[in-house]
Amino acid sequence: MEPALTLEHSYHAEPLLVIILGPTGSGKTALSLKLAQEFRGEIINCDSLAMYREFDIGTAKPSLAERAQAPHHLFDFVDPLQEMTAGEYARQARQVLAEIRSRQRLPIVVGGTGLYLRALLQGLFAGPQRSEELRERLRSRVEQRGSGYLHKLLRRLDRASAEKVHPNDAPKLIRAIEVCLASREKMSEMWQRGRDPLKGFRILRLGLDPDRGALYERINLRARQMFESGLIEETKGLMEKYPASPRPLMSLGYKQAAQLLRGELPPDQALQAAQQAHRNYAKRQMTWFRREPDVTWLKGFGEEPGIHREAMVLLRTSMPRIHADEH
RNA sequence: GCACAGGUGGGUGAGUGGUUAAAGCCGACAGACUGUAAAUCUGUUCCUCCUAGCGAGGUACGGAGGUUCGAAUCCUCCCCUGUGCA
Repeated sequence: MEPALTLEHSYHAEPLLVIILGPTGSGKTALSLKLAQEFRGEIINCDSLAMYREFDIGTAKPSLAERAQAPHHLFDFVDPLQEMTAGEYARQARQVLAEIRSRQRLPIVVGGTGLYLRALLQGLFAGPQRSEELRERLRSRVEQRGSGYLHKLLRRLDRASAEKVHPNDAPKLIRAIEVCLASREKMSEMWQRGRDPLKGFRILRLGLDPDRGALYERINLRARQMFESGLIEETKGLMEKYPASPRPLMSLGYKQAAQLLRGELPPDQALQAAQQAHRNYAKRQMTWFRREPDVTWLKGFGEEPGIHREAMVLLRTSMPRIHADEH
């Protein structure tokens, strides 16, 4: 209808940023590799556990062979004893995005950690970083005075925030209190000043949404394969190297493998517990991603050729300039 | 065959005459999430209807009868499961 406008629009179009999201086991890696190959893409991890070094089998990271197919970023860059945060991730990912843009390659963010993705795209509010001492003090108060204590405290500091957090949700109450005390300002007021969204990209969000039953089957199978092909040994090594049980050792699969190794669960029950945990996690991810704005949902697994075709069509129509370059 | 023990909602498991459609836990489903997020937390969970309420009706504790104003709970018979003895 208005070719001039379309041309103008595409000429000035900001570079495209592709996001691949979906629950664990939905085939994000497979789809990302396909798209990276087809569109000269570079993959950026957005999975909070795949960032940790030495946690390989249980996190279902792409293999070295897979990573050779396209540049991969933000895998294996966090030490197991280090604590990663959404804010730190967002900073680093934005840095990587800037580099990819300067190379004129297509950035593809892949991952299942909803909060990190939101931190990257929408940004976080300008709040203070965490304070371990304060958190420790608050946690000990909870033990003495009960769980309602934090909520009452927050109500005094910042009533609006207190109303948004359930009295039983200690971690979120602690963060809100921490923000109020450290900044000497109400968290709810800081929120009103907004976030710092990512700028300079047109964003295409592709969400993988396979059939629930099929997904659960796949998750069960994958968890079994992890247990049978090295997860237990990997966990054993990590437990010996890091006796303090850093956070990633408490995560899906590792936690149950550790229980098995400590003799707290028989092998079959440990496996079942791990499968259960993965399924529950997948469900929580779907709850999060359903709220993510502007997601184009693909009804299937990321390995399916039909899904590849759908995704490729969506990419081509979203990136006229790159398409022209590609001949 | 005899003797015990037991059969409860998707699972487990309380309940041993009356606010019990039946605790708790698990699962399932749905939701929340602004620096621990593979974390943490919330709600719903027999069926039907509506004026959507601590609303109305229906069905329900292996089966069939019975006792009782009233039964998952007591009695009788039958079926099934586990353990012990033959």
